[in-house]
Amino acid sequence: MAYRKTPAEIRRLEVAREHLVACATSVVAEVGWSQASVTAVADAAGIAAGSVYQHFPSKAALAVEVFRRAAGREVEVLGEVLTAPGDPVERLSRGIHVFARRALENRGLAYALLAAPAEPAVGAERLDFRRRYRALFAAVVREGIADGVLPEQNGEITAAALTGAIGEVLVDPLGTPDGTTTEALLAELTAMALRCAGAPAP
Amino acid sequence: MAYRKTPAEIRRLEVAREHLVACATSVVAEVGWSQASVTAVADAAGIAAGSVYQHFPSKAALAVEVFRRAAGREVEVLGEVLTAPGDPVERLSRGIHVFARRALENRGLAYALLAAPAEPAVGAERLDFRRRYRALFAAVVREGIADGVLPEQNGEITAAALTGAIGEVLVDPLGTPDGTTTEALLAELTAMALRCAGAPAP
DNA sequence: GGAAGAAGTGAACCATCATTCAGAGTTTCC
DNA sequence: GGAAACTCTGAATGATGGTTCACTTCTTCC
Repeated sequence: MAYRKTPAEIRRLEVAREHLVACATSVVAEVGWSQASVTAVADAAGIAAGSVYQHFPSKAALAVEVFRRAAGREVEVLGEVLTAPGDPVERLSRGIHVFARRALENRGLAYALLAAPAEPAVGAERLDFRRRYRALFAAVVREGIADGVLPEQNGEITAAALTGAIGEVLVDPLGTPDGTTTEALLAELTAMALRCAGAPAP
Repeated sequence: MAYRKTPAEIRRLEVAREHLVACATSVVAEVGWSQASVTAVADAAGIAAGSVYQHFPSKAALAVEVFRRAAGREVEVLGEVLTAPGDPVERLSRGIHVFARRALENRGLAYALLAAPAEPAVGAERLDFRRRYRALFAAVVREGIADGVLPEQNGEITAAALTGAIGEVLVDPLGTPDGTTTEALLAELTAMALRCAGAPAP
């Protein structure tokens, strides 16, 4: 027994790993998955390319971790808003607002999570992510139907439409063009979402 | 002057090129852009890899051609339906139906056009393609507003939502799950689209 | 028939990265 | 201090896949 990791050393490694994940996330948000080479990520984190493999068995594993962290945060935030107590329509409205606002505030990341070209492993995660998003929206829509404040409909389809719609609006240069402010865009998006779910006009 | 392409020879080359584009389209629809290597495409067309370069200067150029052809057909068909004479709401309904039905009938191709990971050159084409789709839907929505059959709204956002929604529904295994038939799915999609645009319930 | 020129072939070439590894530098503990 | 065990480095390795090119095969036209 001549060497055993001391708690401080374990901590140092954990911190290094966190730092790597954080830097990788930034790189992905900035240049997308396809441009985020191991070298680029390692450079951003200030370590050698080879050192990445001390923390992750492969580039794909790192990419999946980056995706899961970021996507997990988003799902969590949206989940809290959508499952809060209160009127389903009101919650839906807030949920769209939060979803879209967060995406607009970190567009690069939103694009990476929702649509950017990525390796298959990330693509699989993305399907799961979208499914979770959909499930959250669908649950609220179904509640609205049960409460009689939304018309009869297939909640899954409406939910898919909502995620698709927001994604589409964010993906290409439509977000903040000529005159439209972020607030106006958010208001329009929310209005569209409520119509889409069949909520009566205010 | 010892050699000059005879009309028949020119025709033969054109046919070969068409055949190559057609085969490439099939390969892309089946396995996606990322798996459609030059070799795979050449094999499908029954020619050698090197021969591809007699018709296109690069793989990217061939990919762009494949995309443009397929996307162009879709835009054309949708355009015809949406700009036909008649009630805007009715046209919108038909447009969604046609868009979605065609996508469902050739899901691989729809996925390739709308969402599948692809090289940057194709990505740029895709943005353009989506923009054209949006413009078509947006025009009808604006007409509906002008006619007083749709409520005031940002037509671009509604249009983006419609394309995003259909894309989302098609992309992952939600299209034809357990019990849902294609017809039921189309009906639900259309209903959702009309609600989204704010058309009064039938 | 045969010379000139084009199309077609497919193995070799080359660029790009992810991944590995031998060696240098650190940390632990006697 | 020093041996053992670990982390870190970055150049070498290897795989993938687009592109090239010397060569063969086919067309044209005298």
